[in-house]
Amino acid sequence: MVLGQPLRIPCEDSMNDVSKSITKLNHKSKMFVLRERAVSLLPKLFNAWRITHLVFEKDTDAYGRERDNEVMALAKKAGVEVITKSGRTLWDSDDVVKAHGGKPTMSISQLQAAGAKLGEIAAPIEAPKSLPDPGEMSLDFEQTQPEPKSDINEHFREDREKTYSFGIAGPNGDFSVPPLEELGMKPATTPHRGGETIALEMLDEILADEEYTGTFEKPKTSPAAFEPQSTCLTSPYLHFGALSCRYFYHKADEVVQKRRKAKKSVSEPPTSLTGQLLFRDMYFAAQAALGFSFGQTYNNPNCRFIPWHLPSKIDLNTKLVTGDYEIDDEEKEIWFQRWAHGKTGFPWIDAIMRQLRYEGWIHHLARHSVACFLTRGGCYISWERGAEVFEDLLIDHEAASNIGNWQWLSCTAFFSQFYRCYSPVAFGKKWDPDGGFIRKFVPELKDMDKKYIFEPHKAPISDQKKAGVLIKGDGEEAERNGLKLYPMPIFDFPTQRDICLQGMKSAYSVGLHGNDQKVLDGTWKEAFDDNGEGPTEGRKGGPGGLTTFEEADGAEEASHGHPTPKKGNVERSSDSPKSTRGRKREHSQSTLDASFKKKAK
DNA sequence: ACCCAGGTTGCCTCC
DNA sequence: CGGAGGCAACCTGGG
Ligand SMILES: Cc1cc2nc3c(=O)[nH]c(=O)nc-3n(C[C@H](O)[C@H](O)[C@H](O)COP(=O)(O)OP(=O)(O)OC[C@H]3O[C@@H](n4cnc5c(N)ncnc54)[C@H](O)[C@@H]3O)c2cc1C
Repeated sequence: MVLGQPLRIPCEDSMNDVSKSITKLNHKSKMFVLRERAVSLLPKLFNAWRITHLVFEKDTDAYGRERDNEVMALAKKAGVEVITKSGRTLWDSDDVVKAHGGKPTMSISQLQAAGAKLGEIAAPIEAPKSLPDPGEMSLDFEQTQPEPKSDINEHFREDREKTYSFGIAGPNGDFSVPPLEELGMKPATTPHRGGETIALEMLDEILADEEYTGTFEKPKTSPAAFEPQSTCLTSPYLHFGALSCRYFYHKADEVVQKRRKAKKSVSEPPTSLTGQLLFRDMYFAAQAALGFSFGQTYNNPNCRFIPWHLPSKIDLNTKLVTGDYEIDDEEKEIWFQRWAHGKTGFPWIDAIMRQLRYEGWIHHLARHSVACFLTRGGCYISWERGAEVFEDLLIDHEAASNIGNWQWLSCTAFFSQFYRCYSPVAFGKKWDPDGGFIRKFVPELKDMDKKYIFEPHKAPISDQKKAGVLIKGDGEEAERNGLKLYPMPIFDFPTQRDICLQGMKSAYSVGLHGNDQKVLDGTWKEAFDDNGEGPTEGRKGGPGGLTTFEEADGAEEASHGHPTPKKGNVERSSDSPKSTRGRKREHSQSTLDASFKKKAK
């Protein structure tokens, strides 16, 4: 294998597990990991190892497609035959798009209709029963070093050059799976472990509970449940390829059919388990249809234009986001940072964001709560900022699902009922009436009376002291005079919800999309009331929601990128979701590939 | 053209 | 405490 995968614990586990499975079939073999970017390494390898065939799984992520096209061209040049397999989704996403008239699938019924045209979902391919010997692996060529300063995962790496310092075959010269430390990643805090063995065990346990599997209704599962969670937690395994979605689908469907025959109750898509996998395919197909533009507002025909705060900067040459954003209002940057670090002063939101940061997985409805809160139902900050934080923190990060769901929650695509707005108080109370989830992830509040735990700033000082905590400040200070501190809320929610609702209403009536001329040329501002929510003042703005065209192309240096460069009082810590230059929204995180600057075309 | 039902997962008040 | 209906009102698809 050529190293180019996200590098969290579940990834390392997945690689070790697959390596063991290979060795079981042939004791001379294992997973051989080469420390270099595919595009620079493979041409050298084709030669040195006299390679005749290259086999890999098709990837419809825009970034993956670009890389794979490059690799295929190099293989062709070297006379190497390429074989690709499509098994990441239920149906091949390009086939789904074709069956849907070349358009992105925007609802489950559209996906189902396209799927019906394509026929049965293929059965998963059996694991091999034997494997050939690995052959000779000479290293008679130079390792190409990464260019400095382009690693999107910089803030998770302690020593980003380390990976390469041991040479292509790693520290022991044996091509073994690199542990996180070799890659310079900080030790992982997640309790979730990866690998096919665990994935199959987990799935077996789920399937053995036929009532759970057969009557699963997603909206009825609790976002506050932990150890164990209320849903399958299969998403990281599906992402890393440790579990086949087709295997999962057919196995779950078998249980449903069996219950049907026995006249027992069953659930139906979209709420059923198989329905969940259909959503996954829907987002993959939408992404396959739109490519890079799927991951951003600008130039995306499918994404509604809303004048969000903290809009993405645009490279006008490539029409892609640069990875940096404009701070149109310093207060919104502070809200964003406090959201990202679980210090909003809304315990339900903070508990979720801290579970995300610490464990890397949160329940679907928890994702709804915090995504709605950041965008249309609280801060009115661009969904693209939220998607970037999720990309950094999720162990199940999947570009198509992450982007698509952020659009759903922000009512920019897939979903439009913006008047259905989650409350950070009421929604939490519904699922966690005693506050157990909050006590677990916001331990400052663990002794707070349940009467106040969702709005602790409303607790009388005497109750706060009884619980050993003072509600005060902005979350920077953790303790004072032996009492823990928990921040005041960043804003009054009912007020902010109304502001957002008004903003959404007017943005919907303006009715612009990411590829409309007005969004491309900045005249979108004319269509918005100066006093409306978001950076709407004036008649001429920048591309895609920026306030100005100046410095919009992302090629310049970082320090003077903001039109209002007042210093905020939120320090960007090393693991803050700081933005990075020259990065496309849609590619898998933490890849070694990404640590090389792409050649200018 | 128009109406109407449906859309995985809202909140609040009233009975 | 649980369910129904109001709230204000989005879009798509079918008839
Ligand atoms: C803002 C936001 C961001 C998200 N980002 C991601 C992401 O980066 N990666 C990701 O896999 N999912 C993402 N999701 C979708 C969903 O929340 C997770 O897939 C789900 O919570 C994973 O938990 P599970 O495996 O227990 O799901 P289950 O409910 O057990 O579902 C089974 C499988 O179906 C798939 N699935 C379920 N719901 C969705 C969905 N809405 N969209 C796509 N696939 C789904 C997952 O692969 C999941 O493992 C996001 C949702 C939101 C609202």
